[in-house]
Amino acid sequence: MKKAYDLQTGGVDENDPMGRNPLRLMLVDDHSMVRMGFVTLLGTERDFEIVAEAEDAAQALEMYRIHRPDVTLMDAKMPGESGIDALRKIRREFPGARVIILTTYDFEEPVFAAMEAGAAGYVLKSVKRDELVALVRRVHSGGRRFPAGMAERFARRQPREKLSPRELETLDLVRRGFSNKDIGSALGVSENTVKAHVKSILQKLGVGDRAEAVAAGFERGLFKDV
Amino acid sequence: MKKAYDLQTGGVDENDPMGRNPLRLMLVDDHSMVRMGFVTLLGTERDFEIVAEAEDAAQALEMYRIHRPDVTLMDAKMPGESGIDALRKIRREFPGARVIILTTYDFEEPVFAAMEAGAAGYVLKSVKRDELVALVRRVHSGGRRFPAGMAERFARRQPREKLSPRELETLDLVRRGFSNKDIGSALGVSENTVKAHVKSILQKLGVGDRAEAVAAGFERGLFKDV
DNA sequence: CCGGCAATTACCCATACGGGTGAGGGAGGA
DNA sequence: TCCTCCCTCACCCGTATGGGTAATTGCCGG
Repeated sequence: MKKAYDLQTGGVDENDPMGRNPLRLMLVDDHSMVRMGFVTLLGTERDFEIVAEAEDAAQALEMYRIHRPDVTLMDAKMPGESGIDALRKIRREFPGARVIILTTYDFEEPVFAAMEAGAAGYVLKSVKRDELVALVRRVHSGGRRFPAGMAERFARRQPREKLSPRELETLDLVRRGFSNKDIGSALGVSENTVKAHVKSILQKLGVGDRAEAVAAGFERGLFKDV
Repeated sequence: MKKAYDLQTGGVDENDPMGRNPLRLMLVDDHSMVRMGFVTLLGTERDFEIVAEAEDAAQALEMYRIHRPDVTLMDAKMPGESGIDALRKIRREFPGARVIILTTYDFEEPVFAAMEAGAAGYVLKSVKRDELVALVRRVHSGGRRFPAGMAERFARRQPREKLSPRELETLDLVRRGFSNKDIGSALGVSENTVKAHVKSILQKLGVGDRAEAVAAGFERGLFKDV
């Protein structure tokens, strides 16, 4: 049942009477509803052609390999690997890939992550049709676009320190109400080690205690679920 | 620019050759993309008619008053008031309103909130077309549907204690990294009072420390923003 | 009118927490 | 190869935290 479906790639020339190449799109979103919205939204553009759809990160990479779309519209939040993860993988294989990340809310962290991962754009799903169409064209011709002010904030941000894998694990247990000692038991290390990790977490996140760290974790999307 | 648009309500009979009444639908979602997906998805059903759309809670109520749809599809998460809030308001005015809540993730709390608010159904946006159509019909004919097991869990749950306004205020400061003393200063009460509130919060949320309380707050949507 | 709950405050106490400091081993990039 | 970062661990210390218990005031609803 879980199968990305390919759309016909024939009949291109009918949509391209002036001899220009069609703009080949791929959609990645776990909600068929949203994909359908995009198809309806973008299908009206004569020179747009949706050549592939995918509903998770793995499919996205697979489909990208097969179809090599000009522009990819990728949902940021998907079950399992995120859209950003998929973006990274795609661009590792295809450094020229042009991917627009779509999201529901514009928290700062995911925008930065998308920028770092090489996204060509980042827009809210509430974007209006015309704006989206314009963005797709802009991206196709090599442009980039991110929420207002983000580029500047990205430039002059203090290199937001990333939590190490171990720290993320620790933070995940912190939000579950584990004490340092219990985290130590869970991870098989000493309480002192955990305290060191927690201290590092607080410092890196720029927060004062574990409660605020948990809030920061939620706000920055540091937890796998949620 | 921010305007819900009405669709024509004329021509009903053409869609209703057997003399049955059409099933009149309203869509509420802040993403035009998603609404468009629904239109495409549901538009194929001969006897479905989308009579109104809204992109936030206020519009939803307004549109409901005007169009009185048979079934409403409502996004749970919208900027400002949530879909659950809108649902409550609609059902306060129209106790017979049949509303299906749509959401991205199925945390327990919002499902319960939807049930309590009188939703007729609760489904993930990843729902397949046929299933959604079936659900709409089912709801129209008086049925209800919630995620598997939720009804039972709802029944046998210990009446999840609600946080008092003061406790919510306190929790909000806790997640900002305030100490009990600082919260006291901020709220103009003694540290002892804050400690009493925090104790009550921990008890009501069933958590062990303030970090977990913050996590619970995020998961249950207790914070205004986010 | 009375019971219940929210809000307030107080006190004791054991412990968890966070800051400061230092240090060793191992992996990986310059 | 050297340097850096991650992971590990340790000790000290002052304070914040959370559990227990109890009391007062004020409002709302039965």
